Amino acid sequence: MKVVIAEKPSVARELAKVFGATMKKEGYVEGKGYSFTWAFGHLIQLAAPEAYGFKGWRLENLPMLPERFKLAVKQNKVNGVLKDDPGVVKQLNVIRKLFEEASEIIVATDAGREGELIFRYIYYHLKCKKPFRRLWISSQTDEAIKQGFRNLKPGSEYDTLFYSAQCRSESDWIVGLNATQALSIAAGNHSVLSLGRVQTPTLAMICARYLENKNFKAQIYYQIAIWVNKDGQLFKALSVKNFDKLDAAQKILEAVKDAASGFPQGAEILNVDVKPRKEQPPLLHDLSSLQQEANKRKGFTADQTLTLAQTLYESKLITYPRTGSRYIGDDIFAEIPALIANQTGHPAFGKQAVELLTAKLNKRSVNAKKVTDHHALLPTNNKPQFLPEDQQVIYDLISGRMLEAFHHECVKELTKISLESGSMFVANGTVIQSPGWRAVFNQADTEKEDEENPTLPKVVKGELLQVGKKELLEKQTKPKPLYNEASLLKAMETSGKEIEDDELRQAMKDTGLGTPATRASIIETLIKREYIRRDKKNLLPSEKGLAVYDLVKDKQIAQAELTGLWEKRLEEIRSGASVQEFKNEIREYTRTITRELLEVGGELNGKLSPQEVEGATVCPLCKKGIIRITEKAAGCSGYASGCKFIIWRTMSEKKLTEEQIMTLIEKGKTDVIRGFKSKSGKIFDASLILSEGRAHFVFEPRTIQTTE
DNA sequence: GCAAGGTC
Repeated sequence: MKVVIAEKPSVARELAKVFGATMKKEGYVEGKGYSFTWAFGHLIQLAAPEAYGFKGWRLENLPMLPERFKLAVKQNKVNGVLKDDPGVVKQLNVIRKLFEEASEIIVATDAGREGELIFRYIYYHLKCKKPFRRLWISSQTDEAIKQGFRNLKPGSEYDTLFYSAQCRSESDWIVGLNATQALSIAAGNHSVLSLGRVQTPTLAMICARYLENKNFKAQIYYQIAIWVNKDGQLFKALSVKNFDKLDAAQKILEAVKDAASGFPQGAEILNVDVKPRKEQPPLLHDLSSLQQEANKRKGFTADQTLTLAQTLYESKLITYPRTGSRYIGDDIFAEIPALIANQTGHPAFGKQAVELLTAKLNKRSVNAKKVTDHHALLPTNNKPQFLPEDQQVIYDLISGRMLEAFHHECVKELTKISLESGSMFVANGTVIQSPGWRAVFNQADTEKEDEENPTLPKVVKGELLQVGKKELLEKQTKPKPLYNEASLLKAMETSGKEIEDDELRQAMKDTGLGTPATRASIIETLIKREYIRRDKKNLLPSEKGLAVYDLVKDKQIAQAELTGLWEKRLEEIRSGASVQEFKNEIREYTRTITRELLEVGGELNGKLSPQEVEGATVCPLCKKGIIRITEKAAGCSGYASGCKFIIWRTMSEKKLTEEQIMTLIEKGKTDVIRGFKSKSGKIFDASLILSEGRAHFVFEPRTIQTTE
């Protein structure tokens, strides 16, 4: 019997269907001499430092550089304790049994670096010796699957791909864990100060933008606006020049020949320029663009959108969500008319679907060469019945985008009127002549400048018109906006380089930060570490985040280019370059960064440890004299009374009343504080106790193990 | 108590 192993259940079931295998077993499908089983992503991962004897977070362990990495079953936290994930163990047992019975293994994990790693880690962890061949397909249509199985490759052809994957995995472990422990220990072990190839450059982008925004000095400039009257319709024109100086602007204002100054026809039309502009529809969604759109329109976080999309996928309403491609191949294109027909009953854009049924479809999103592991997001053939509101939002964004992507271009007419009234003025207007794809969501073009007139009256060159009103406008130059989740995701795709053009950005994805599947969790990690917080839609760094940024901003680990550099080397390894050389370099770099962080990390000690800031007042609970403490960087403060502490933890910088504090405590928005340093220099850990329905924190002395 | 990667 042959065993086919896929990366995830949906793919295994699809393959089984094509073969006509129908016997559903626990963890696999059987039939026609094949067993189709699956993983759930990475079931096996690199073992934690403890497996190599590195116990605790101790200076003398650093740098941790295992000679040979060990593999371990993926673990989960149950009540704060790490345990092998029971679901994973169960599936691994299924795979083990099938591998033992197999005459041959067919590797059908996703066609990419991580797909290869997922299989090999399982194969080596199980110490399996059976021969294997590789299925390599980029589309899951029946024809592509059949063709792929007729053309199975020897497993060894992908050895170098595995080496590059293994290097990626081990390098992230070595650099990330060592840097994290080094900085945390050096800073006094008050909290986890994590660093990593992806999260640290991401943090750096947020901090740099925040500082740039905060330190931005707005320049004031002036512009003159006039309102010109054409047969009773007023339109606005702006001075061609901006003025830094008020008096220069004032002179221009005075020179305007408006009616009040005694000019009945003080504006002369010098030129009228009318240009058509065609606007291509947007590409289909990949996960990142979906997350950006959902954030912009509905304020969903990247993580929420991913979870909702995963649910829709499990309900078989949309295709695989964690895709990085915004294209489909010709095989899928053939199914598009049926998918469009499926949307004709939609309350918002059903009419557009009807229209598209008879139209020639736009093929901008069709390009098989740009389909990687997975194609762009599409709705499936199944019609949703009653979806919860938030799922419906995501479903509509995906199906609406499909209608947009295959729609005609939007045709606009741009009009530019140049005129003279003492000096030169210009009026701009845009009229949509044929909305095309814009009819689907029928939303205003948000990019449009507010200076524009929606429509301009018809005027001709040489015409003389009246200036009804004139005004001096005071304007300010604006800083680059703070990052929100949408703009951050976009920036991560291109490592911070700002590229508006969708297709160009697509081309740069290989060197972006993180992957579609991981970006949401990277943002969540930064929030969990209290490096950043959400403030309405914006992402703001905390003092802790800024302090870490300040310490590492000039180091390689904070540069987005590090990923690009690794990717280049990993690609060379895939083509046969030396693995050892890269591994040696990574080890050397780890020694350097560990040493550097241990040297400078102490600077954070004072900044991040709790400090006594105020004298005595009265504890709201025990009525004893208390002192106020604050851990500024974490946005954490509280009250101390003898050995009892009540603390609240909030990222908010505003002052809270005692009543508000008690409400927070009752709602459970409190957290344990670690490593509080008293005036006498003793270090305490806090533990939570509940009494009379209220939370108290008892601080207990501890001995730290960080500085031996 | 750590990374980044994949997925339910």
